[in-house]
Amino acid sequence: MEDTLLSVAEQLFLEKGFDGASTTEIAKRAGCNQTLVHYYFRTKQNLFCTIFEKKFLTLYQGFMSFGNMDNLTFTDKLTYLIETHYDLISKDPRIPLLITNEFHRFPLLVETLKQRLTSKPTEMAVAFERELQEEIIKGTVRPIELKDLLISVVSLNIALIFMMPILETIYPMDEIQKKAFIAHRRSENVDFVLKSLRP
Amino acid sequence: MEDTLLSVAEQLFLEKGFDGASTTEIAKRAGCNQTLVHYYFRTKQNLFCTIFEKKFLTLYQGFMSFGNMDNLTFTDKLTYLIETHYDLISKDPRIPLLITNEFHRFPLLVETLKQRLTSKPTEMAVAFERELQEEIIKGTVRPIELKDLLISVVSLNIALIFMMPILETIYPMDEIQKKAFIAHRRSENVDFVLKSLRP
Amino acid sequence: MEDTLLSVAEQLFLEKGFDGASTTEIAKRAGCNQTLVHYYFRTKQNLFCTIFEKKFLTLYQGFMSFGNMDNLTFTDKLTYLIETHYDLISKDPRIPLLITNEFHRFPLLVETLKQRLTSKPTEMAVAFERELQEEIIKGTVRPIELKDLLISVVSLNIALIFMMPILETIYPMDEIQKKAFIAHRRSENVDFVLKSLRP
Amino acid sequence: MEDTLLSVAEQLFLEKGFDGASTTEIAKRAGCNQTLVHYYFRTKQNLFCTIFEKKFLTLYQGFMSFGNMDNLTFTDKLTYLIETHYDLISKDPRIPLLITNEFHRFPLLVETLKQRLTSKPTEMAVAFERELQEEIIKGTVRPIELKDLLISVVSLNIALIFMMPILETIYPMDEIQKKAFIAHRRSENVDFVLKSLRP
DNA sequence: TATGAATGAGCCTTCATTCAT
DNA sequence: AATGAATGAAGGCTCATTCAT
Repeated sequence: MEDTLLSVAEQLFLEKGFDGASTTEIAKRAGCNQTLVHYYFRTKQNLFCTIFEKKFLTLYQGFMSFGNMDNLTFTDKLTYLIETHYDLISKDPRIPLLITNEFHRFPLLVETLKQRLTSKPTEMAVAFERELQEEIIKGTVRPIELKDLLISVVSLNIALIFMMPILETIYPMDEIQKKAFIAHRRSENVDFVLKSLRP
Repeated sequence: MEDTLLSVAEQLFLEKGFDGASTTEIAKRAGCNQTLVHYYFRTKQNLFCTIFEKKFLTLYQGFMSFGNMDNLTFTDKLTYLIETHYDLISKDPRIPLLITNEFHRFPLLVETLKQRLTSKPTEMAVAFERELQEEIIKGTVRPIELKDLLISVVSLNIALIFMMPILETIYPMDEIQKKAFIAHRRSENVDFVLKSLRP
Repeated sequence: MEDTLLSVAEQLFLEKGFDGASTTEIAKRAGCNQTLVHYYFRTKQNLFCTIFEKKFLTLYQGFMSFGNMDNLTFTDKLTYLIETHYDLISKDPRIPLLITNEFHRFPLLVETLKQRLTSKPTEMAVAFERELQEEIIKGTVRPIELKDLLISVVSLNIALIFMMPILETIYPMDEIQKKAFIAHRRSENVDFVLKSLRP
Repeated sequence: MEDTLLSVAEQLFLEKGFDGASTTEIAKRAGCNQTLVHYYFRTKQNLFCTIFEKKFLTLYQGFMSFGNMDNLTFTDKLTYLIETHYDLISKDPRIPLLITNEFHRFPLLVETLKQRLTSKPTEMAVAFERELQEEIIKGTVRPIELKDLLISVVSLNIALIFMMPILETIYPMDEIQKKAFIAHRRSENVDFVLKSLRP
């Protein structure tokens, strides 16, 4: 039942955010007594943080796991990285949306996450950075900071899900068109980045 | 007092969103009786929509007002456009955040906005599109759809404000560093786009 | 405008009763500022009492105006009386309904009405009473108190409008059937009373 | 406490109707927190309907349970029926008043009741109808439709409670006089009906 | 582990009313 | 005669939370 509650709560928080979701509805959807939510998680905030932390770390690790296929060219690696990020976000856009919206809410949670994050520059990131420098030195890639590159990549990928509802209003699309558009932007982003990195 | 309420409500909605802001607090901050909120705006939703619509249109028009300085080169025009957008967003990042989060909430409002939007491809957009095509034909810019270009520009600009709280957690910054970082990303985005458009 | 308010208020009170009607809606329907209601009538209760008193007295006088056609037989007079009462009630059943429901509400109003009522046994009532006694003595009508006769008559007539909504639920009727039913009950009541008065 | 609330609510609804009764006052009288009312019944309307339905059906069944004493004459049966109805109404006149006033309010409730009602012409009603026909054929009762007879009976009985407050204003009575009057009208109604049914 | 009872705080909203203009 | 501004009271309802069982 604890797991049922967790997954039900996750869905509800993704649907309606922290304010919009109520323990009452969580319990109703889980088919149990309302107080059980508090029995397991003590407070709504607690329940939320549990879920938020999990989701955040999953996403963050997904972002930080740079393709480890060693026999690829740098270009292919970068392509793979962009596409992986894009797919990660597209899979359930509500997750990055929730993170973005509620991140600031519980300073304590932020503190907790901070410690988990800063301690992990990760081996792969270091490797990727080194490769980037090599390419720059070789002259196959224009000079650019890894950090800036990553921010640009993530920006291009993630911004779409924020703008999607508005884009749909301006350019109404049916489901098929929407899927096509999302696929198009995926390759467009790859292209845009690669073109920008030309020396 | 109606104006006071409007501006107080605007601030509160920006701070806490629709759910988080209460008419009670709006009234308290405006220093008046709570019912006055309803006297002027009848419902919270009404008040919200009024504010939202104004903010949305201001931002949208800001986005759509492509620099009209005719004697600039295309590159300068694009630069100016990117920087203008960036500044527009940075001025109060909570506005695009609010729009993104609450856009879906009131279908009626969306409908209203839809009609205002679709009717406005605007002269300047057309002019800009034409210039882009000319540059492509001249060979000074690689082939790209205007729509894709704009989405990429907006993505690069807007994503930063969504990611900022998280970035600040990963790389703690004081106010000065933050300002510097924001300024840096401004020029970085311009650079990133211009580099990508090279033929 | 005062008259407009009065008639609008009358309709609304008839529709929704004292509690259900609001000065706000009265003003809205009358197309004027809400405070005007209070400007003219000071309080909602005041407005209500004004209307109630008028309606009550009109109805009461309608009930008390026994047919004055002198050249009719007693039977015809009674028939005419019953039918007149029935029509009076049927014309706008909401009036007796309102009176019944709200009569107890404002003791002061009751007091006022009391004084107006008790002072009016009325000439015609006396005449009718005398005629009844004559008929009883003649042996053409069975012995009965006038008061009881009147209560029975009024009961038969008035109860229908109270029961109508429930009857319509038990025996669904369209508009035509309803009218026919009401007409049928009219003659049925006359018949029922006359039959009961046989010596 | 749920039962306490139910009975307190019942009293309050009878006293003040749906609009006039507030959950706050119900709770206060029951000596509990106001939210408890909503905890048990979710909405005021819900609570009201629960009570209304019960009261309505009790009354309706009371009305429909025609005396089943087989060894009585038709006259005695009818007398018994009239007196039973009269007593049923007099016991708590506020019940039929409430039903009359609020019956129309909640269409859903009406629908529910409808289904319960129409399916119940009831054995006894059929038996009574048959007996009436037999009496008519025998010539001991004048021709009359059962439906009309019943409506007249109910009218005579029920109208009194609607008119009582007004009658009391016209003819002030103390408690004893009032009781006497009510008893008098009971036998008067029996008499009035029986006299009317003479062949 | 699970539940029913109960509560205080708060929310949005409507209402009748008053006051100054 | 008429209006806009403002208010206190109250209403129905939801919520997160606690407690006893």
